[in-house]
Amino acid sequence: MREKTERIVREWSDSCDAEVSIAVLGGAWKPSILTLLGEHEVLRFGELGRLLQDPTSRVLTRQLRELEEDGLITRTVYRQVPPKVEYRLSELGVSATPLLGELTRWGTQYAEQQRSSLDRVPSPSE
Amino acid sequence: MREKTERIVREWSDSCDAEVSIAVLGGAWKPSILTLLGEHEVLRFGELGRLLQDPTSRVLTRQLRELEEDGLITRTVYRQVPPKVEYRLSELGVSATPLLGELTRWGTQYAEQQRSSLDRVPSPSE
DNA sequence: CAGAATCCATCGTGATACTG
DNA sequence: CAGTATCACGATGGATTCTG
Repeated sequence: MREKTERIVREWSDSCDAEVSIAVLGGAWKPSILTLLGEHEVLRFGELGRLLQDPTSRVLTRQLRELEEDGLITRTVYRQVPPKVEYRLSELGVSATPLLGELTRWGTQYAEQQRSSLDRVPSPSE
Repeated sequence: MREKTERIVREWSDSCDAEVSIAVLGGAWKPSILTLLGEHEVLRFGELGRLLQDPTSRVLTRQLRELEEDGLITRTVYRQVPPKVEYRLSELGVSATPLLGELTRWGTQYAEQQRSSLDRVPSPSE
């Protein structure tokens, strides 16, 4: 577990564990990464980068490491030249896919509703 | 909508709308606030503060304003002395309660599993 | 009571350049 | 190919003080 995740797991042990989920799943690219790994089973670092439309490698690396630390994905290194690293969902990661689906569903519904509001009221307060 | 939320709604319109959900629900106290409002129907500013174990009023105010901007809660001001402000879930807020439930369920399960791992391995790498 | 104003430390994201 | 190192910057959370 990441330090941040562990802190939240420890401190908020009582009510609102939703914070835990958000701490683990929240972060640029993370939902997309998990969704892609759910669809493709296994992806290499470069493949992920292309599918995500090129986040900087530093950022992608960080997101992947955090997901690994939190136990959602596994990282397999093939010691060869050029290097090859494969990522896939762990059991824990698989267990999160229904939740990701719900997040996506509600987010989509929310976005559509808000977009239609934007259309009806182009400039909010004039 | 908040500017941040709107940006995400616009830019990520295609895949991963899970980011939208996280943008709206994520943030210190927000899941707790929504859960409490779901349970109590209506709460005043001070009541929320006490139930949340006293975040600073500045932070609580910000979280509430953001939730209001994003359309999840409503704010009712009674112009009287001393002032009285009531918060409750909007329809959109109510629509998010099942999702919050899922977030809480997965978070709880995750936290329990990680805690038991912590017990089995007190110091991770020695 | 329900905040607003000010200030500050930290974090997350990203750009850029370099490497085994 | 799959990173690491360094730097910069805005956003976020919070402490403190003040107010209609």
